[in-house]
Amino acid sequence: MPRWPEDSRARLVDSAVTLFAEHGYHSTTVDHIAARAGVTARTFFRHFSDKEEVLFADDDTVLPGMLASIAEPTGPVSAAELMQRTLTQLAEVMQPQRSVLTARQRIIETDVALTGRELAKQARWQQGVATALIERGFTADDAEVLSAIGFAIFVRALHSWLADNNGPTLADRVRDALPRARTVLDVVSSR
Amino acid sequence: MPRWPEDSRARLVDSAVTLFAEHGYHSTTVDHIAARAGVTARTFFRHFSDKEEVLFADDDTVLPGMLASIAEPTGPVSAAELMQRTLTQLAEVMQPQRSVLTARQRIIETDVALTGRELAKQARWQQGVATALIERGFTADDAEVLSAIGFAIFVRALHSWLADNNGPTLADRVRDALPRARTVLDVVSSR
DNA sequence: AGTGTTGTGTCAGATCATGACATCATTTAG
DNA sequence: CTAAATGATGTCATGATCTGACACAACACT
Repeated sequence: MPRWPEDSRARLVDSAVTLFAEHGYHSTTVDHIAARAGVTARTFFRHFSDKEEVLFADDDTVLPGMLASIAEPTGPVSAAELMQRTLTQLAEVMQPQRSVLTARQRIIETDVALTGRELAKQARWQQGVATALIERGFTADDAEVLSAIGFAIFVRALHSWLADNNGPTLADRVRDALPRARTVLDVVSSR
Repeated sequence: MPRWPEDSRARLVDSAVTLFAEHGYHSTTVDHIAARAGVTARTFFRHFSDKEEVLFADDDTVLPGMLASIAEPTGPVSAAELMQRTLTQLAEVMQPQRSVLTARQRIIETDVALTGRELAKQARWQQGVATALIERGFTADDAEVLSAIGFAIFVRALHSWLADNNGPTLADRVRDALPRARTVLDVVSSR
């Protein structure tokens, strides 16, 4: 019999997302979130470094999978194939979370600081992937350019998937995105 | 004879950058900045919506120039040429600011929130450029992909320029970046 | 001279965030 | 089987960020 109800952290995340969606990010105070989760504000800040972080708590669990999907394959394989692999893996992790991701995205878009934190997170992923590619022997330049382009393209696919309920799956969109990027550059560079 | 010393805003920016560089972003309070500029904290918040904004005050003056450099050219011109034009224009605006930009970048890198705000700003630019391209008749898809790739590449060039004092100019790096991006995609897609 | 506008000061207050210390069920050591 | 260590929480105090309301003095226009 634990002294306190368990999973305070999970209840805090849940309360936060609900209240943000219901009353907006600014109007929701940390006290509100904590009260709804049955704890004090001090406890909120023990679990999350700040009010924003409650929306990004699970982000760091994603990167290891991406890095693994780059490190795993044995034998010679192109950087583009590895990039494709990583992004597809990311797409498959995100796919089942669609409804949560949509709600989260709606909240994030209401606030510049949240948008920024989201982008900063993507930048860390991008850097991590580039480093993993470099460790597989590709040049820093190729790795970084490819990672930058890959994520730029992925984010576009993600947003179109979140906006369009009925089109192709995220994984499908991502699969097509990288080859299409090359096509676009081909076309635009041709005169 | 004005009632107060003029240019409070400029003095606030100057004080802020100096103090951030000297004592770090977190350790510097708005009161410190205001005191050094000879005003009160309340005045600081009249000029800047929050403590971060003092580092990004001039950002919105840049976009109009970029949009103009896309809208200006008459006659048929490829999207890639327009992208090249815009980024080169941006590079030329930034080039004389090198020392300020370096100091600013050093500060931004010390704080996730600042990094995020910087990225959010870039995202706004990217969206603005994409819109301008669309208005010139290119498809939304091509415009957005090209803008995304263009800025991803530009940021890489910018960072390498800031890190390397003695190499090529920013404009030169930018000029080479887009064609090189295509080369990288060619190489990585070829096997 | 009168009126409006502008930039600032002062003050009160809400919210965010952190440090220090206390509490108490669970776990572990002796 | 007791006693100490542990861990998640609460309470309190405090500093920092940000906003609203009101006041005031100089300037600008008529």
